[in-house]
Amino acid sequence: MTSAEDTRKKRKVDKDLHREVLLDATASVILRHGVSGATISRIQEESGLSRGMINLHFQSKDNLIRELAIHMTREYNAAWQNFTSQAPEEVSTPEHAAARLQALFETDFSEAVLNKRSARLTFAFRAEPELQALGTGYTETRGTDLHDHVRNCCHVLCKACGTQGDPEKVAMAIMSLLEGLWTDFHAHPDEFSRGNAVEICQTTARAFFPGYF
Amino acid sequence: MTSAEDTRKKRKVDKDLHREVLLDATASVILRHGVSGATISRIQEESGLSRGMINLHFQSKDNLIRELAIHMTREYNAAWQNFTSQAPEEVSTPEHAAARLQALFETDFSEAVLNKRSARLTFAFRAEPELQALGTGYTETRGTDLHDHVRNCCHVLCKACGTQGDPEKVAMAIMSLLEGLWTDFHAHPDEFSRGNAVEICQTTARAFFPGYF
DNA sequence: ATCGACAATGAACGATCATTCACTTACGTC
DNA sequence: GACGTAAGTGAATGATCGTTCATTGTCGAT
Repeated sequence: MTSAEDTRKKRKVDKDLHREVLLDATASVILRHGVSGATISRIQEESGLSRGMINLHFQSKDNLIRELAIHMTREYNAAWQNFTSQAPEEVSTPEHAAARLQALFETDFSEAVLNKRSARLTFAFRAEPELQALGTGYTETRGTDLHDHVRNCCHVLCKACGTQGDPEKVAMAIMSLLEGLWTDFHAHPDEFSRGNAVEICQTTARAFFPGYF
Repeated sequence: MTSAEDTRKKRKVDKDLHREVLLDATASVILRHGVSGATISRIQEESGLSRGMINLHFQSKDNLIRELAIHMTREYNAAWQNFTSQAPEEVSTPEHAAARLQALFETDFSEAVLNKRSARLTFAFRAEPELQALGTGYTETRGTDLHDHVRNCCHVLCKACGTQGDPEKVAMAIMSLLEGLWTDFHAHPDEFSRGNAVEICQTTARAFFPGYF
């Protein structure tokens, strides 16, 4: 082990630390002032780092914001993976599918996944045409693993319950329901009840799949 | 009739015309560049009017954007009133309640109410902390006439169907479903199917209220 | 024809923006 | 301890921001 590599490693850690500090500061600034109010001066003040740091690590301010969007995508995916590790892997039986959906409901409204910061930033990024065109997936509903998973569960449960409706439409309804409740949280974070949100999802699932919720 | 008053009236019309042109131009600019990219220069270019016009009619750029938010609230309310005039007034019978909900579904996804412009602007305004604090109602879901109306319909239909779930939660589910489908439109306006969206709502309503959808 | 009233104009202004880059600091290597 | 390398710094820069205001244009009243 050459100490040259150690140095490079330590330096790497320092760089990444500053990167993270900048990303965190940017998130805080957007939280308070929106994307339009996220200026270098404010990010500098919030982070306590020097002015030139932003361009040093992120080339440009726009790139910093774009990387923040990507960073949050990773965080969401991590939360999602955490969820998948807790619930049963397979959805072949309706009981398992129901348990997976139930776990999804609870995860999607947990403090770790849905909070003022994540909601504000999600909606802030969605509103920016450039970031939307980027398609980081963070703001996506369709075409995600999450969507595929819900679809699988709905197919299994519809078959088991003899539900007459199109499973695809049922899945889309559940996905949209989650989206809509997120929107409600974003609009009224202090009045929002996580427990009530989960119960609303359960009530809906019970209507679609009697006997499993 | 004094011609002095006529003049004042004609001038008034010209003023309002310019106001409207500016509001429309601002909407177009936000559509393309977001709120953060809505600059006086761009609005001037889009409108074809002179630079000083904005401050003349709206005092400040921020005020122009705020008035645009209010303007769009009025437009949404107009569409909503149009909807109420078509469906039966009363919701005392489950059939009427079902018809009202059905009319709501179709209205909420009609071109007049939901289009690229309205969706983009809604999400743009929702993302701005200042405009959100303003509470124009345009971006609101809770505490609106719309919400109250859906709640009434759900209470009537739940009672008629003997639905076991809490009517309040059912109402919230339907409101959130609409919100979530709007979000889907916003994310994928070109892939979105209005007919499919209505059917998803119907599928959900059928699950909650068997026999009425 | 002249005037008053008000809308409209756009050059000019100071503030603030993102970005640059010459310079300093930190640290392992030799 | 001198050197090389890379990170960190912040004053300076030019571009662009929103706003102002002296000036011009318009039109009915007199």
